[in-house]
Amino acid sequence: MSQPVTWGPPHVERADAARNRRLLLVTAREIIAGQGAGQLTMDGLADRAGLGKGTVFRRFGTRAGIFQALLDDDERDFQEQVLAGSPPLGPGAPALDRLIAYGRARIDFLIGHREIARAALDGRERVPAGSQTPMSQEHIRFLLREMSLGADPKTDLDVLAIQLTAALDGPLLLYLSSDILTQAAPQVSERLGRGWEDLIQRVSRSR
Amino acid sequence: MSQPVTWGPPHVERADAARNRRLLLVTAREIIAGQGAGQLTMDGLADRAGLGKGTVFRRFGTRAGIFQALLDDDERDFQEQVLAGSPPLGPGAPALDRLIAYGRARIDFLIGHREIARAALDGRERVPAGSQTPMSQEHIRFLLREMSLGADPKTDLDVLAIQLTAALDGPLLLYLSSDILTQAAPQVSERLGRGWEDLIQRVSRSR
DNA sequence: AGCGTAACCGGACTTTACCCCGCCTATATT
DNA sequence: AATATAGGCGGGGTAAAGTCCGGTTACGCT
Repeated sequence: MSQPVTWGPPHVERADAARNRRLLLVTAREIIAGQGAGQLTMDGLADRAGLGKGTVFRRFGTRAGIFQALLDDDERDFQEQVLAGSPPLGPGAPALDRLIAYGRARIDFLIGHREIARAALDGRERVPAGSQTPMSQEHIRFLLREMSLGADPKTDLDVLAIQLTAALDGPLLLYLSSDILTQAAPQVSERLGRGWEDLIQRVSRSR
Repeated sequence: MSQPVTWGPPHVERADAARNRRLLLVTAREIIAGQGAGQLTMDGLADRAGLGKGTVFRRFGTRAGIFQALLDDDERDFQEQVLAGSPPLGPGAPALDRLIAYGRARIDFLIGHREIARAALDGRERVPAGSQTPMSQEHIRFLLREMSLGADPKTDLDVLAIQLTAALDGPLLLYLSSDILTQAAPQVSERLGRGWEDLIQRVSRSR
């Protein structure tokens, strides 16, 4: 009763829970690698991991949640490169160069993760992807601000960041067929990368 | 055996099939209007329409397919406005103005159809939305070409059109929460609309 | 009009996401 | 170390998506 409120960490994941979470993610990757994302079922995942179905759902909430968790996991590494890697992706280069490099890197990341990224989408969910790319959006907005694109009071940096994020993710998540992505990944990467560079040049160079 | 090949109309929808299709679309709209898109089930739809479940699936293939069909249906009217309506949305205005007007109109269309549009997304499908907005993309590309944005050989008009389409659809389909969309639809429309205009100004004015 | 065929219709069947709730274990406290 | 308890665990249960196939009906041809 001595400590007033001390709302310490409101929620530390229990050790066994954390272990199971990791186990489930690893097992999910195995299944995906072996049989494709479409073959991953909740029962199958639970069985193969030697856990109950309920556990899987408590951890991830929904099927799409598993893919979101996998994506988050991989994005952490990617984020590392962006926040602390070497220029021009990491800090140290001019914002314009960083923005172009970021787009190219993100395009390649999404192409590499197309199966998981698409499966993470879910038509049923209330917020399909409200938090899907907060980091992407924030980083883009940060770079835009550094480029002093906010100078023009007419420009709504938040909205511009959202739109550019969509210009980056949308083609890969929504508009390019899976077939094209698998059959011609390098060409797609190249064209979208050039396109992104051109788009950013236009957006920034405008005056 | 007299007619060589005469691949006539390869597929005319039979009268009863067409009737049922229409009936199902109408019934689906009723359910959505009354109980929300999330409550629409294939069994419920078939029952209420007085048809068998098999029929529903043969017509639309998948749950998401129903919403895509509904969207297509509404998009036809919208398309009409774009192709034959009055300027600046319809023909007769400068391409730049038309492009800005198109974006604003599309934003409002998507806000108005947010429930259906989101439900039309489907994480399971091989091609989530390969043909989701061919018309949008083509129209944007057409206008860009009219603005002679293709003059610069470095610019890939096809890619630019895809990216701008994504900048238009992405925020509403992927990044803005449903809550925000319902609670603050007018403000969202306004901000995204201004943002679109600013984006297009930048893209076109750049040199 | 009568006939052959292709397409459609319906509903039983299978699979899978997701819910629920009683049991059990990890952790903090004494 | 014993105990209390929050929270994790498990697996059976429900509902809905999607498949299949035998029976039926609309349309083209003669």
